[in-house]
Amino acid sequence: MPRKTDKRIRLIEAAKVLIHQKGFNQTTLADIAQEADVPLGNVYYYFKTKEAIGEAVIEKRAAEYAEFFAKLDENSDPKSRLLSLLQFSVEDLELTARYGCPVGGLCQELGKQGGSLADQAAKLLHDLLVWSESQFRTLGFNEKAADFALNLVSNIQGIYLLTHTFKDPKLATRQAKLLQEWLEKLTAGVQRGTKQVAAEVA
Amino acid sequence: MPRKTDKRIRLIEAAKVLIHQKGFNQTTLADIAQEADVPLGNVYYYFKTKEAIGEAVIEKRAAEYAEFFAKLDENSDPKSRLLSLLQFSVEDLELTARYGCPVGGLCQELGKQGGSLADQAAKLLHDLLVWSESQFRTLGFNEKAADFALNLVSNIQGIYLLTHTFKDPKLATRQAKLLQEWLEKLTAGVQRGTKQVAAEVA
DNA sequence: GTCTATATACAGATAGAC
DNA sequence: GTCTATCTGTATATAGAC
Repeated sequence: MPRKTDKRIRLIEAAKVLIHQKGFNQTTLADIAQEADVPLGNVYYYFKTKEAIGEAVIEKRAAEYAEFFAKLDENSDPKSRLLSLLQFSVEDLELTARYGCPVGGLCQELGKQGGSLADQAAKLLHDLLVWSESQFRTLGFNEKAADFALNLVSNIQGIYLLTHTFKDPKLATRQAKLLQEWLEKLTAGVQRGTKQVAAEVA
Repeated sequence: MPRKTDKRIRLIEAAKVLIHQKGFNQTTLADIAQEADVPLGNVYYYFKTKEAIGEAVIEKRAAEYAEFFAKLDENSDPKSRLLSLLQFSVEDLELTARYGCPVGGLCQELGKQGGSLADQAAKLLHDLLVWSESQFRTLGFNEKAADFALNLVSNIQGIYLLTHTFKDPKLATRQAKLLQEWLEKLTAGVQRGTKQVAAEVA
């Protein structure tokens, strides 16, 4: 195993954390180099530009998302998968209160500047939308599945923003309760599995 | 009327627009000076630091919010006030799709850096929360008013973020429809005005 | 009050020794 | 492959003429 990947990985991990904490534009290559314990000039051996580091970080986030979805998919039914999505861990909420959602923050910041980095960040949220919609479809919702997914993801991103703005993790837990109730009501009649029931409830 | 305030006002307006478009950190004093048609060096006669400009911009946003609330308050009942809040104009949605929510963007960006600017930006969202909660209270909801307000504001901020991320104003109109239905259901029994009914529905 | 010129700091990026 | 020294651009902020 060459050392090459070792430093590269350290740089990506350092960049991932720092970009979450300070934002992409406010994170300097010097910051990243220091955090990764790599000399500044050496960074350019692994990444041609700062944007290339951003790209690698987003790819890392995408991989982590995929892993996360895989874990959610271990739940036997779509309803418990969606409910698991809403089970925010305490550590995550602490991080969110301090620095906001890593993905939402990127989309917000990079969306203003355009370019391919913005598109790659948007893809992360898109994946979450697609995953959610797929759950609602499996539950039997057809036309409404996309709207429900939009509602869910929008809600999660919104509450992350408020949690960050007011530095209060409890806001997220409060709102998660409302969302859980919403899911319960939606799926109340669906448990028995017929698509007809789902269509009725919707 | 002294010219003094004239240039000052132009600088604030230019900064307000540019900060919305590019974010606070990515907006340079040179940008602002050019947009306001004021020589760079002259900016410092009106504002001691860049942060001072940010402060003035947030104050301007606060004033506009207050004006907006006043307009919403012209509606005779809280339900139509809340529904009016959800009537996004086409121009606003175009702007949101391009640059995101001006207030949410500031909270996201400045929240990471801390300091008094972040607090002042957070105050804007706080005002919206307070106004919304007051509407729900007037509708007769007591314990639930804060949760409903949180849900509403969180939803709006979330859908703004997605609208921006995917550059699609229709996402906001779609989600607004869901929110309208939610409000309709909540207030369905309240029209006749008794607080008892509201408590029941909740 | 107004504006030009500039100080100062630091960012991203490169050259080239080792 | 690795690291030091540095180039170049540009940001905030200031000095000082007018």
